[in-house]
Amino acid sequence: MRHRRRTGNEIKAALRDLRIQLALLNHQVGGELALKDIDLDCLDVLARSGPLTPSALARQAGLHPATLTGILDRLERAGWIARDRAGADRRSVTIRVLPDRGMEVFRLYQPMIGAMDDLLAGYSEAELDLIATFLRRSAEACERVLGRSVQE
Amino acid sequence: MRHRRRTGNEIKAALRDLRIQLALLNHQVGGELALKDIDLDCLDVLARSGPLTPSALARQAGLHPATLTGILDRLERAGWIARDRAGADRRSVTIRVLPDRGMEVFRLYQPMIGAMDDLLAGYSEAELDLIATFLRRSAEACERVLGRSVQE
DNA sequence: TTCATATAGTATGGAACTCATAAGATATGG
DNA sequence: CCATATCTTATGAGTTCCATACTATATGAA
Repeated sequence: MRHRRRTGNEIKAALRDLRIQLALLNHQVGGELALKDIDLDCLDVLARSGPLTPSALARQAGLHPATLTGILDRLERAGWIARDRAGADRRSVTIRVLPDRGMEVFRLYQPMIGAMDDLLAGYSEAELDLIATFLRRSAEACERVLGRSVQE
Repeated sequence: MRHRRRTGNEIKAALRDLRIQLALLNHQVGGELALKDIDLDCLDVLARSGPLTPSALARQAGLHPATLTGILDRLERAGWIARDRAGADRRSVTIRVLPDRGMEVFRLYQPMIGAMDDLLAGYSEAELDLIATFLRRSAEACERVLGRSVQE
């Protein structure tokens, strides 16, 4: 059981380390695009969770609504997103990522994607499934923890 | 082979997601400690990579040296770190995390640590080893990618 | 309907932050 | 001994974040 515990702690330490490394990668990519870290984060969320309203994005990113206005202003000015006012509720705005520049980001992440592909090539399909499931569950666990303590 | 590729992409997507969730967790913990995200990051690096000079920390965190002065001022004022001027080179300063408050941080991360323990309890020792190795390798891959493109 | 209240997004102003530059202090090499 | 390099920090300009207030729209009750 001692080995179990030790490996568990190693996993948590590795996660902390990985988080920092990925944050640095983002910082660097953001630098090349002249984007703040937070701006790139928002863009990432928007790219994956589809079009969102500013309020929804603010909740997901843990930001003040007024802060988001500034972020969206920057992203809009630089041509990354568009504000659509076409919904039923005319107060609301939906933020949409413009498709053109998606490739630009992809290109900058390419070295890391390639490195991951090399790494993954050494695993069997069963092992890949195990890893994918673990990562998904970890993210969900984190989300649950966040959700729980936000409600207090 | 199609399944391989798909699982690989799921792993990368899950990593992106996990990064954001962990960043949010950090943001929240930092909020309770009245610390900026970046300050907590620096504290994390210091806690793990031992005492460092400001220059070394700036390199590891991808920050401007002058920016670090401000960060260290905040951390010192709030009693998180100490600046030691005892080294052989009297220009240099080594930053040391004060031990007292380590527990305070640990307590705030406890919900997430507990959630991870629950998650890990469902895996065999062999599986845990596999996961730990994968995470370590991923962090190393990221580090390599960063190191490479910094040199350009 | 009409009015009160709630919600979505944004403008404004103050405080704080980041960063480039420069300065001060110390080390190193010729 | 002097020139140069390195480590850290002070300074100032420009920017950002956020609390508050405001406009516009929606919702619900009388």
